[in-house]
Amino acid sequence: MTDDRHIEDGIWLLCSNSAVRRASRQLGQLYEDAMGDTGLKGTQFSLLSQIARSGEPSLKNLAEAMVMDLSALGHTLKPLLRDGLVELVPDGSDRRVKRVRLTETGTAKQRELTARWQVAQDRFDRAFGKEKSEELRRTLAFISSPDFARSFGKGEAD
Amino acid sequence: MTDDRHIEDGIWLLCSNSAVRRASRQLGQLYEDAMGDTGLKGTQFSLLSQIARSGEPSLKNLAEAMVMDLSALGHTLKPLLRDGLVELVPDGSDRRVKRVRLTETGTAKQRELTARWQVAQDRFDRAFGKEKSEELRRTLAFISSPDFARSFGKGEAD
DNA sequence: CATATATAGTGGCATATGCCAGTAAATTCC
DNA sequence: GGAATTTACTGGCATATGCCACTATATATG
Repeated sequence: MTDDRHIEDGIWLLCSNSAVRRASRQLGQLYEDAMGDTGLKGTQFSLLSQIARSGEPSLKNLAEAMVMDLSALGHTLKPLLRDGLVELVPDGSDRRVKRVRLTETGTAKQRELTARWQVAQDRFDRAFGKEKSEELRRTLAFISSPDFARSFGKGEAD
Repeated sequence: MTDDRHIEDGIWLLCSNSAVRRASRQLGQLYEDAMGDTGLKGTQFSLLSQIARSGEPSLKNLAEAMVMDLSALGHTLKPLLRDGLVELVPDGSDRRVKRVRLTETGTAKQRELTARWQVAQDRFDRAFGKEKSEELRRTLAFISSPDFARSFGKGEAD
């Protein structure tokens, strides 16, 4: 081995941003592995699921829900549109607005993925503890909320 | 407004992977804003900092520390190499190995960024609570550890 | 109503990440 | 010692994300 340096200490113990990104890389791997080859990535599953729950959300609303940049959402949907899992439909009253809808194929795929995803989530819950797992998700949801962004921003000019 | 749908409920309350990714997008934004225009992204700062702490790590070791794919690390370092913040030096004993080193410019930049980063981190600690903040980072570090990956994998074929 | 603004999306460019298929060097195994 | 295997990296391809500039609508304003 080149270098058996212990990796105990790192910027991730000081920087919450680094810590979260690092964990998201790890979970990305673990979930992907656990879900097996579904042909879709974690983010794509999240998107399909959120679309399913939201009932034809506008791109704007979906982006907000996902805490994602609107243009990033647009880019990310491209492969899903290309593969016919989702489609964009113009809003009835506001011609600027486009709504996202799962196609039949998309709905089926989402259901199939959900079954596999449950396997991964069960493993997470078992490895981390069901209670703690729920608490963690609530914590992360709080950090992702506009409220948190607001109080974070408060430290601005005082 | 097109659609004032409440965004209380979402896949992120069920899926830890989605929850972490969503939070990482939020924190990416908040830290970026708080740090102001440094010309570098959050990940780049993390990398420079970790390199600084590691003392000329091999790409492999750095990738492991960051819980990052080796090739991904290589790609991510490209802009930093291009801009002369880091350089690759061949290992003395193993010719397969390349070590990453901060250049003088890189060291200076890292120090400058650290000052700004502290501002962002302070805001996070204030908004989230210093204690909870530390605990969260430890939790995320645990989730990012090989130990966690192992116990996660245990749910495999039993 | 005409213009000034604000809002929703799109497209281009850049970085972030991962997988897979090589390449080269080190190690293991006859 | 030489072939088989493992290890460290590189490069190509694809998705993930974000910023900015631009277009089309919708809304507010005088």
